Amino acid sequence: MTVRQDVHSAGIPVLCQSCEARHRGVCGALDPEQLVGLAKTSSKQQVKPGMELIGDAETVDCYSNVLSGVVKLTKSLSDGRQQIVGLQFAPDFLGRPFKAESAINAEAATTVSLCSFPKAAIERMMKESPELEHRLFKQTLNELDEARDWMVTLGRKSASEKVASFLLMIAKNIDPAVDAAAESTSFDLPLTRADIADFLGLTIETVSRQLTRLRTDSVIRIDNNRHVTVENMSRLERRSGA
Amino acid sequence: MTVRQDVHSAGIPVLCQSCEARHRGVCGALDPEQLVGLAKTSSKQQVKPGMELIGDAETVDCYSNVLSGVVKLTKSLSDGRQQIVGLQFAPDFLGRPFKAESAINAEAATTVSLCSFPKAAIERMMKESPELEHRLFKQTLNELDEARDWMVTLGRKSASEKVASFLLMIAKNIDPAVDAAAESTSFDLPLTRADIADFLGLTIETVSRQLTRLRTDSVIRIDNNRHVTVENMSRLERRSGA
DNA sequence: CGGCGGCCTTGATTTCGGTCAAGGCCTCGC
DNA sequence: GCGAGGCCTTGACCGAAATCAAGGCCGCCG
Repeated sequence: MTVRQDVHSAGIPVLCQSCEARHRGVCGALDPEQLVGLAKTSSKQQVKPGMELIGDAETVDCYSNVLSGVVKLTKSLSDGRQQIVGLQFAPDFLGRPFKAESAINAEAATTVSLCSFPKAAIERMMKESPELEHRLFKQTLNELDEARDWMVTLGRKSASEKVASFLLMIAKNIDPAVDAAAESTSFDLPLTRADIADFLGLTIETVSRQLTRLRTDSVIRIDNNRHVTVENMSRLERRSGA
Repeated sequence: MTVRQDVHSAGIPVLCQSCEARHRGVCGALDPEQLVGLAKTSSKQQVKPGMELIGDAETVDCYSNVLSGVVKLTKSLSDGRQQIVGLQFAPDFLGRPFKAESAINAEAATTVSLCSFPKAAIERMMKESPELEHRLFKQTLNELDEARDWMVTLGRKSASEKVASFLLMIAKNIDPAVDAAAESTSFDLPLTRADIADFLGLTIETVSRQLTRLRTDSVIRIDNNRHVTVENMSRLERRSGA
């Protein structure tokens, strides 16, 4: 991964605090000795929205842990049509093991802080510690499940179901405690309307219209174009098409 | 995985010949001793089109290797809308490690022959042999790449691009030697029109119309509704939307 | 302040693909 | 052979979402 922004701080790497939070980070799998080794080569970075983290077909030379913020994974057709194929929240792991080139782009959707490691270090440790590979395997299986869920949304849901599903997905990722029982939640959208459209396979206008409809139907409120309050969680769920 | 058809033969398991063919099978990762252990508990089976191999939310108690034929992985919404989220060709591995329940359905699209193992046996071996886990990890990464490629098709391509992409994908999987250079290929469609529609997020009628268009434009020929001959590979590729 | 550029919303119109409906073609079993 | 059922094709029509176009809101910078 080539981080195109200057490294913000290469001081004491933060590594694992936030990783532990949701038990999906890399670091918990390592013994203290390995951690120290990794710490030496890792660096914490802060990246502004819109910065490209991994370019398509570009040689990837490091892996990262997302510490905060949201990273969007995109693919494009040659004529410019774009599709977001995944979102990574903290503490997801960023990078494609066992391949020199990435087939996708990764871009900061919000301000993102990252902890990155040289590819070689991670791969060496993966050989030594099956537990690390096991963790990454599990994350990959989760991503596969998520991708397949999303394929159903892309292929079979209407525009309004797509938008409702998107809001639910974001709510659940930002506030993991939210579930059907919750009456309401609120959160900041990590994506612009254009991003949401690219995620849902829609146009900006359609996304906007559907959000307006949810607003006029009192299912959600939106302040500042970014801050969403779900007024009626179960109504939103009903509109997401199961 | 519950195979709902009677086991065809529990004699000498075939295990690995066809797995080796494309280097994605489970078995190559095992040492001879492990292979013998696995052979004792495995069984080869033949499954007819339409048979369900893994039911949604059903307890999965075995894994399988696909030896021949095509398995479709599907997900459904509560109202019956369905989406195919993946196709497995020989020698893919079938089953979701580390989860008791499957979130998807698996169904034989063609006649399928399988070699299945008790879940417990595979998981024990995975612990003993990191090389096995490594293989499964790699297949999972491939499936993730494929799922993401397909998300672009679902979200951003037109109906005619979808159908062209589908034909190319099938051609490449059935005859791995096919590439851009090839002028033409021919193969049997492993899916019905209804399946293709569920795979592409379209209706049967739209799939049929697009196939007709490809036929009248002399890009393909179709015999018996199943046997497809691509007359002009590069023309098909151009229609697939890159 | 005022103008510019991003981002979002809204309306009018078009179009692609879905829906509804009819009919053709095979295969299989009688 | 003949009829039934499954699968596929074709046509007419309709509607959801795309496209085209205009304008609003807001933050930023001169």
